[in-house]
Amino acid sequence: MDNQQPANENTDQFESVPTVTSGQIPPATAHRLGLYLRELQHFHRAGVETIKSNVLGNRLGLSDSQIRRDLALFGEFGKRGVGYDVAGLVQALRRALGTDGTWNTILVGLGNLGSALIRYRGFQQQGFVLRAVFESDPTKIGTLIDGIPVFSIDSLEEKVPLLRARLAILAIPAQDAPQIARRLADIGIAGILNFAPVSLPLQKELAIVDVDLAVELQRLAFAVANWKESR
Amino acid sequence: MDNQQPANENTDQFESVPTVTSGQIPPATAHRLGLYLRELQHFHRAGVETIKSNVLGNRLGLSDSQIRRDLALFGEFGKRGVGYDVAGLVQALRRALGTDGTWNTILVGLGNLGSALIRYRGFQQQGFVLRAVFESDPTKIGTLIDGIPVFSIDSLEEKVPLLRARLAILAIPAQDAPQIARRLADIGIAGILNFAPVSLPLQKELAIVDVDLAVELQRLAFAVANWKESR
DNA sequence: AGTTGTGAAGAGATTCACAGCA
DNA sequence: TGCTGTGAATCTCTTCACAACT
Repeated sequence: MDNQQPANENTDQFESVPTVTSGQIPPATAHRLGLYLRELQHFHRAGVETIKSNVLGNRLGLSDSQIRRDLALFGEFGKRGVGYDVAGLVQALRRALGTDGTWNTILVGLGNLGSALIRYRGFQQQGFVLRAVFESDPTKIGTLIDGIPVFSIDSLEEKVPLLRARLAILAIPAQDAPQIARRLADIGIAGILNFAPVSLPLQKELAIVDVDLAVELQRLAFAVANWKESR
Repeated sequence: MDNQQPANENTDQFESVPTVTSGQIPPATAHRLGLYLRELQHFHRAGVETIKSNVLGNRLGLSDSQIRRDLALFGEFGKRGVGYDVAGLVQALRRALGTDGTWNTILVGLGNLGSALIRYRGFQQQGFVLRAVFESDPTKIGTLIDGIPVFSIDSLEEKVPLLRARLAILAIPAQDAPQIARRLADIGIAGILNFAPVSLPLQKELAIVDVDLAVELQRLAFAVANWKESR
């Protein structure tokens, strides 16, 4: 592809950032943030107050130096000779991820996967509030599922602005996905979690995270076949 | 972590590899293989015989040079001035992924997510054969769901060898996952697709691919909050 | 004319190794 | 003593740019 971004010019001429959570988090680190948060929350719930880089690293299959590099970005939660403050890190990571507040989210598609997702409580806990489901099957429209209203897919344009939803979870067949994604982009959805097994060529308009179960299984098969390492 | 691998010693003293699908595929490329295969299969089904690196790149949000670098690993499917042979690449990718044959797979957990997965036909098409489900709820044990037998979780050790299953899909609560994963490792499962929101510290014993829906949503939120790029 | 394949350059990520601090 | 924080080295990945080929 022909590149679009003009520059990488490290513009830290004056790093005016006030306190913590400094300038920029490198993509590779960003990718791991959610995992760190998850494991730290486990430790936090278990009453652990302090954690060492090599313990967290073992848990996640990462090197201790990598953990230190990453966590050093968040300021001063580490104490030499002791470890990192779990509670402080949990808070800092949520802030860095942008999940210290809440995100209004919609689900599109109420098939097998959509139905499972609507009942999954894992995200509510992390600040994602499922506001509505959109579906084309008329027998489901107008009902409430687990307290979440099911609207017609035709009412996307009407309802989404009212719900102030910024994220959408797409759990529909591949053939319908590009068209629906297009509509979501047009009404101001800022990010799509895409379960449809097709690539949505909208990377320039909004954020997309793809989760394709078949692709994940293929990655697993490859890792097994080339037994060496996985991640 | 203290490193385990002794070396990277490029041992290509004599690269005895016979024909195509040469020595080693770099991890970053390996990660993309499933996506390439998926998109190429779409094109293949649509009757497209030849595809150019920039078309595939646009579709996937990758640069044309990256596509070329990656595909060049698989031999001579590209023709200058023309593009790549879709059918040939599909075959080569399936072979490289190790999904040109079939993989016997089991599902552990028949909650919301497990129930959705059992009905998902996406993997069967890619060579993953779901042989059985294991579950602890006695009201479900002994039934058939979508033609797949549901066994007691207690019979894992007995049944898995008979089924010759090498892959397991883990869709159970976080609290149970480490213990079940341990048992799967002990009975020779070679890879786990882990949906439980917890890290399984077995990276050294088998291949693990984690899919944590909350973590994926967090990645999405981060990408939106730091609007720049996603992957 | 048009697109691949690939050296070389550039950017980014990880690990090493140890100084610095509690 | 023990662990973090971090320069420097290393390794890996991506992009550039153009020769090679159809």
